[in-house]
Amino acid sequence: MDKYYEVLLKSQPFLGFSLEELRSVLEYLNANPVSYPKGSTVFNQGEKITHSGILLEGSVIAESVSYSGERRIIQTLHAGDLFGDVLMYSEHDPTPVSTIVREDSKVLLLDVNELMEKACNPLCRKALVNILHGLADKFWTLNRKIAYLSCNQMRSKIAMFLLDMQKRHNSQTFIAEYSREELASLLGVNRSALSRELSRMQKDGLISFYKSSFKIENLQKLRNCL
Amino acid sequence: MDKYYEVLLKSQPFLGFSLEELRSVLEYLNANPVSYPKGSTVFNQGEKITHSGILLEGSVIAESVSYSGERRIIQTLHAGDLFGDVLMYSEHDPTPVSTIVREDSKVLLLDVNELMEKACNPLCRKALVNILHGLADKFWTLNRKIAYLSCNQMRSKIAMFLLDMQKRHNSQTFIAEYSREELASLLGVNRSALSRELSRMQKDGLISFYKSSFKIENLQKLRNCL
DNA sequence: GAAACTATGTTGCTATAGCAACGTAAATTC
DNA sequence: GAATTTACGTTGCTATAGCAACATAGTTTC
Repeated sequence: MDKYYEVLLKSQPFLGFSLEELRSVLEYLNANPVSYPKGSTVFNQGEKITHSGILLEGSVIAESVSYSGERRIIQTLHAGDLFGDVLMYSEHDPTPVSTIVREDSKVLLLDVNELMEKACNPLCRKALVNILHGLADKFWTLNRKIAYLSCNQMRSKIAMFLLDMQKRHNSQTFIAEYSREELASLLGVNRSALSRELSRMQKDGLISFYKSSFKIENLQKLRNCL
Repeated sequence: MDKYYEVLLKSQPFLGFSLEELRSVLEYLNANPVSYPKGSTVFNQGEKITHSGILLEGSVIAESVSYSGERRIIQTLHAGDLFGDVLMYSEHDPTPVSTIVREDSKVLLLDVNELMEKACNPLCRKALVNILHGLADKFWTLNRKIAYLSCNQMRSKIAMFLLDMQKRHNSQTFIAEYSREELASLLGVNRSALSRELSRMQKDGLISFYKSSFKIENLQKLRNCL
């Protein structure tokens, strides 16, 4: 267990915990790592979820199977990532997502209902609050994505994204943490069409860029794209 | 206060509460209705949110002002609706949303942090769990919306929506709770273009419809649209 | 350092969906 | 019940963005 403390301290539920607090709450919850061999599943589409998981080591992906039987990868999880937190609470539908183990992995299973039952314990409350924050953050991420997708001009999508980045980095020069392909996916557009529009915006003096480094050349004009 | 019990029992935080439980928890939390005159705001864009609100009577809308200064209505709230629940938890950013009072309104303010502090009380826990469920539901609503928006063929969007409805109603015949305008907005398309594509799908024998009543005529073909 | 691969930029073609404008039926108002 | 409004369907025009195919530069592999 000890070898995973570092990962856990960086995971959403235990942000801000001291090592002592972490030890204490894990003992109190009687939480232990579970091994999943490559190819197994942690959650299955259609199941009812009773636990959330924190990936301690290995590799897990979340995917869903569409009506037409096509598989779509929703998320690739990394060590420290919390998954299943949203699933746990939407009891109504069974989960539309499966999590599939890509390499032998260790997962810490958290029963969030138990956490709630034990909320008299301040550490459990602290973890709960952290989980709530995480949920809210995921919510806003989705909201931004919807905002991007809702623009029906590509230039608007790009402008919105760039202005978000400017706000986050508090600078008109920044490096976006996305490849072109990923950015295209985030904005819901074709990659080559994205490249074309970026070039146009550069030609129009709105921005300049090289790979993932962007500079906003004319903030006012960029805002007018919205 | 008594006159609002009915509304509160139908609000997300107090679902499944008995009248006695509701009375008890409200007293315990010392929660009272607050009056907001027409034109005032409950939350202001840029503020830090410390409470969530349950609209007891009146009319409130949530809106945000974009970079370009344009106002966009995000949501129209009705009696019993919980708002600000997501906002409360994303401490990082101040809220990007304002809630504006359209008619003289009464709002019950809930300090969810207080609810968490008092989680030793089973009723407070119950309310917290309800709020979590509500959050998760909102999350899934957004997720579906993203799924719709992500299709780049209008027919795919429509098919996905109709298949969702079929699943929910458990029937190939159903009445969608959206007007054309609203449906167009949900799918992120132009209303008239939506009408056109619906007509085409009818001509192609996929569906039939009259206003908001839909019938899936060929399930397999519809699935193939995805 | 040659070869293979990957990420990104460029361009022509074309289908699609936005937009505007109009028609019609139903609902609401007085 | 006439008048107004609202909701929905229809259609032509056109800009836009998807797609495919290719170019190029940078990176990795051996």
